[in-house]
Amino acid sequence: MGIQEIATVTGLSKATVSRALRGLPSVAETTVDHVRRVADELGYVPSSAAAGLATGRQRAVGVVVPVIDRWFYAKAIGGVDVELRRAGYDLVLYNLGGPGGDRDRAFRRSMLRHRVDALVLLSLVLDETERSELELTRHPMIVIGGPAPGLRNVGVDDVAVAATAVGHLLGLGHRRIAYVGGQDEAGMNVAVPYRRRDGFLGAMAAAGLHVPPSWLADGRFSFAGGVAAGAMLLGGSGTGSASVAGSGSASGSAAGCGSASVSGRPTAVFCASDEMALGVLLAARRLGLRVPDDLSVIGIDGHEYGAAVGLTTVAQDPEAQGRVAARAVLAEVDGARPEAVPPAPATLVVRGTTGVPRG
Amino acid sequence: MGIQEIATVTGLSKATVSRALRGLPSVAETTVDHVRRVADELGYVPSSAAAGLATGRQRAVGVVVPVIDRWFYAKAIGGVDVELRRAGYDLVLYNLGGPGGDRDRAFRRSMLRHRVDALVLLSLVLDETERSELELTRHPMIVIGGPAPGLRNVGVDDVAVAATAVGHLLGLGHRRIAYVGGQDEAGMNVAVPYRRRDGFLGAMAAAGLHVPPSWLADGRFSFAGGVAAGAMLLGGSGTGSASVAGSGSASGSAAGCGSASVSGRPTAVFCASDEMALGVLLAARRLGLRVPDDLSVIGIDGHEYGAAVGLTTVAQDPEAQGRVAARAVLAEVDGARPEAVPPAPATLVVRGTTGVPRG
DNA sequence: GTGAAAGCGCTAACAA
DNA sequence: TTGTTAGCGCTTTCAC
Repeated sequence: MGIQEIATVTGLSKATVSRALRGLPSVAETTVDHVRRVADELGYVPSSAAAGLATGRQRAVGVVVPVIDRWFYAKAIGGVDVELRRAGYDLVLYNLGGPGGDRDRAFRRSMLRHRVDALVLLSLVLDETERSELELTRHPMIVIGGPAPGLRNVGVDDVAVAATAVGHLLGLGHRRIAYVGGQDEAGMNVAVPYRRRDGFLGAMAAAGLHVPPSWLADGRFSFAGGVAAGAMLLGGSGTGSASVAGSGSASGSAAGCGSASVSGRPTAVFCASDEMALGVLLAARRLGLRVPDDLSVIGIDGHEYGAAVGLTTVAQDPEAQGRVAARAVLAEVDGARPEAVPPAPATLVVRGTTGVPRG
Repeated sequence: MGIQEIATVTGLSKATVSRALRGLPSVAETTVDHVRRVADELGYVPSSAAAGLATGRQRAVGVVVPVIDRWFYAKAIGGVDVELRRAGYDLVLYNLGGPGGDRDRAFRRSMLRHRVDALVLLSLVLDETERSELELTRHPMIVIGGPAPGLRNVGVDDVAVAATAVGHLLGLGHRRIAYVGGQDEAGMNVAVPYRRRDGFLGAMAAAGLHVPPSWLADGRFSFAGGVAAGAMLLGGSGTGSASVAGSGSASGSAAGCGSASVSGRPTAVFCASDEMALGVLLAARRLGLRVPDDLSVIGIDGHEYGAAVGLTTVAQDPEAQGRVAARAVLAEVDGARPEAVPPAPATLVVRGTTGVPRG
């Protein structure tokens, strides 16, 4: 069952068998063939634990996610996985399980057990304790999606992305543009929503446009939240507020308030995620608004559903970001010293939900 | 850095330290306290590799998925994760990466490396080689979502689920019911689509109703596929066929063909997944059909988006299924002998997309 | 090009 | 209650 059997059968030593199996040089070709064949016949399977103990390398990297059932995270994990697999590494998934999942134990108990050689953190906001605890492991680390203090990060330039979206709308002639953002309780990097909102506000200000506070709605980065925010923004007689039954507490920061019709209805809505944009689209339809004639909607992400309904968006590629992150930590594991990663690309994809306003 | 340091510092033996750290009985309370304190001070972190080598237990279970970025899989993984975490096990993710991802290597190279103590397979169809290869590892195994030859499985009774959906439609007075199913190229257990279709056909036959072949459409278990299938089924002048640009080859089995209007338009569509149902809804809207007056739509799953748009569905709980599966393999790892798992619950959730036909 | 021997950090009998 | 002694299966000097 172990390397020893092969040694006995082939009449070689464990050392040579080990070398042959790993394809090291300085092993006769004939020997390699022989060993390989015998190993196959015996159904030999190396023990990663033993190898790990001996080398100190586990050939595995940990991926820490706030939750898994989100478009961005799932895609990014897929990307990380691809590169890991290619390099012969396994992927150990650490799911924090959203706001409720006791992070503490997860962090201490498992992640630090030398089970992995590096860590990829998805959209995580670490507190001081967590950071120092992780740093203590001396593992290469990188964050995907949103800046993290003291750590390398890969992701789009959120401010620029927001500016691109607003630029598209302005180019079409829109002046009355609302924003749907908010905090994502499920765990997205807190900085991201702020940066997108700031990008929006900045671009609007640069164009000399005013945005009434009630046009900054909270869509909680979810589809349902988008529906509610859209109803509030678009219906003078909206559902009342942007919060949805059973949704728990809404983050206060970017929440809209009061009636939305401060100066009539917006002609365009910029949503900080496609999921929210889809929700706004649904709300608009329920109100009988025609898109894009009565209302233009643009999102961020490049979600598949958006493509199917013709949603204009600023697309990013989380899978590619995952691949980049994986390559970066793997390189670091192999001794390369960490270099900053350039911002990930994001591209405007114009489809049917944006057009010139015909209010 | 290791157990040894603690031993030296405390003046105890490695054995006692090990016992204390693991909370075994027969260690003086004082000793335990002392050891724990010193371990903390030293920032001691156990090595799972060493422990694994010594015990033969890795305290990790592998989860094999066809792809991660699917509602069902993501939810199920989350469920597995919860139980694993609770038991102090890590989750190693093996992503087959869909149709393109060379499964072979993944299987051989990684999954069998003694890195995990058990395997949870999501909706997998294994060929003979794979099965025997996996069986060879003697790891406890279980499959989620769809029967697998020779393996325990947890999941809903797909035939019954389909019958429930059809029963709801029949109860409302529908007689002209179409079906959207098809094969899921991304990796869902091939048996599932067949069982749902058979459940549909069986229930229809039992009601003495005929289903023209053209009313069995292929929605490829995706949103876009559902849009296409809906267009074909509902529009005399549909998009032409149920295949979508860039979708690659459609599975032949359940594909609709020719004009759908064999005997007029169906008054209801039963979709084998919520994602497809959402697509059909979109197609219906594009054709100007009112739901549920002109058309009723029901799906299977309990997808969040469905809830937001008011989709009637037969909901299942993949997360719960994941938890059940995890508990089952963990028990087996702990020496319990495998018992068959009862079918997972599925419940009819009536919302706004189904109603009495008013054609 | 190959072998012998010494660990990697922990657990598990068996003693004491 | 605690210590001693062997390993777990592999890698890795250092010889040959």
